[in-house]
Amino acid sequence: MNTTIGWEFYRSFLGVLKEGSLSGAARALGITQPTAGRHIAALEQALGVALFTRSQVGLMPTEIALALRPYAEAMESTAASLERTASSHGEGVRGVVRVSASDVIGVEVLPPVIARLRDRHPDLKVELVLTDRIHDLLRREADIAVRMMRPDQGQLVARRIGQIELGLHARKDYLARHGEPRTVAELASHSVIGYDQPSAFVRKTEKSVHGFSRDMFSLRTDNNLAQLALIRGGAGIGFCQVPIARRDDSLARVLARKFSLQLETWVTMHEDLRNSPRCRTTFDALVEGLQQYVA
Amino acid sequence: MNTTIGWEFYRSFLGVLKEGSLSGAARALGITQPTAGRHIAALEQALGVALFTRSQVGLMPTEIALALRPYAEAMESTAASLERTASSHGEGVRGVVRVSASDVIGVEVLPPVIARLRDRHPDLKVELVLTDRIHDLLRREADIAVRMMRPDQGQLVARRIGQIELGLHARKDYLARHGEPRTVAELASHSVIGYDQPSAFVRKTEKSVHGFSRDMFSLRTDNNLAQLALIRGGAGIGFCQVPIARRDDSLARVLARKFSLQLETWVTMHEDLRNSPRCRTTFDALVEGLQQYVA
DNA sequence: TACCTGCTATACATTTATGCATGAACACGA
DNA sequence: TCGTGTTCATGCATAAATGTATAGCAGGTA
Repeated sequence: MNTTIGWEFYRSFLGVLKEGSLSGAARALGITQPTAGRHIAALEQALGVALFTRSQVGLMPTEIALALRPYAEAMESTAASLERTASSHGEGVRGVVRVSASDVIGVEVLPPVIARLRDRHPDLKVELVLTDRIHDLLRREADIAVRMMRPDQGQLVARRIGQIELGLHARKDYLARHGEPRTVAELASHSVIGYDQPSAFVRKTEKSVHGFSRDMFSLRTDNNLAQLALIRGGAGIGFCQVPIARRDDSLARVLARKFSLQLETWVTMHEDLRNSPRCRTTFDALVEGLQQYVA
Repeated sequence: MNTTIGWEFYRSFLGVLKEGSLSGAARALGITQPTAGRHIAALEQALGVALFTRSQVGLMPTEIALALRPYAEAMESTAASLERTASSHGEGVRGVVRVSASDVIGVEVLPPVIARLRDRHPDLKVELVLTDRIHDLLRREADIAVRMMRPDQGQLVARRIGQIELGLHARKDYLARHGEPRTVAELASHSVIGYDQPSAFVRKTEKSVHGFSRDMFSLRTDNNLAQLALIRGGAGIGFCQVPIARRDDSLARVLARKFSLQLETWVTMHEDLRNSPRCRTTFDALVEGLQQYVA
């Protein structure tokens, strides 16, 4: 049961998976290429499986290596999480807290919230992970997450913020030049900014708004920040969060009655962290800041 | 962000926490005491916190060390889980699968199920973890768990087996000697086998059965197997699973109408393991075996 | 073709970590 | 009170892991 495989090997293994080569992993991990190679060789022997097929251009992971990757990643996030916990030792709110949020929230909403938080607690360091992927709190990839859906898992402390409304917007001068669409059908003659890959969002909208389809998008990107920037740049009509648009006088809402989607917003945290001052304080600050944003 | 703390140190750290001393950890890990000491010293310096207070009788963990322990344990179970996954590589059902269950189920019900499973798949090794503690599948402490409650967490493959009935039983010769109780009140003059620490089970029973209280227990143990053994040994009247008692002609049920508790039984597995032959096969075998047991 | 840049693999020197032996401090029991 | 069995800490020799340097191969580019 108590095997003797060094945990260091798993680090190198993960490094090679991430970088695609022994040399790259060595650079990333601060070791040398022969050492990385030896680690992989030792791990392969210990596990009794071939993890990579070697070539002169790098190392190709085998099927097994890909299957093992999530475990190595879990170990990595756990180690990082351990270090964050250790960093918070001492009086008051201090250490490193890791917050996950969508890119739009992270760029448009959180900065002042975090600034105020850091103002009050200078010893607190904040790591911001901006991704739409549901960062699994249970796997310790982040301490706190701002999510656009109700958390379905137990073991989480969750606070509902409310609903953020999503609507179609455009620059006023764009509308002045191209006219303002009064019906869904009229959208077809406009530059509509939307998603590239068909997403859950698109499917939901297609169901709720009659006459709407993905084909209407003439400017397509999956990057929400780029969509927002395109709207602000006057490139066309696109979706953005209503509270964000309201802050900008040059933006106007379009077809408000037809297009209105509500995003359930939650702040979540692993319940183990409830008694950690750094996480508790950050959690409360995020809840407060987001509530103000929604209101 | 990419820190440079060696993962090996966390192993030694966990070893010292488990064993309570450098020497003990060294023995357990197959290293020497000076090495273990150096690992702890290096880790303390790297984290910048004191993990243990040294003494000649061993090392006392500090508060921080205790807070960090769950993380180290998570890394350990993840590493073990990785090795199990690697062990299953190859054709057919092979490798190591780790099953968690309560001690009673593990001792009374699973052996023939596992025997049949291993008969069909000789390359499959089975680790049986018998504990009442909810082994967290999400933390990879086991691959598959037999639980007596509905799983509340997502990300799990769960199959409901049905309800296992729990009732009062005693040996027939005990009842012949002491008489069979006809009412709850009459139990007071009997040797009732029950729990030492007040458990959720007791509270539930006290609510559902009028006149019942923990004070009635004159033989107390928290070990379910010991309770079962006491019943079989004719020491008194106690709770056990009805299907188990039915297999034994010398046992009789007591106050069947008054005392009947249903245990929701589920077999659960992490959804990532659904496509792993060793886990899938074991899961199916457990479901089948338990369904037969319940029926 | 020749050259550059990336990669892996190997041979050898060196640093690093480990093990061994020992000493000192404490707890427990005769 | 004195031995016995723990423990942790330290100095030193050794083994083990690492780094350095180099060779060899593949792919792209002038």
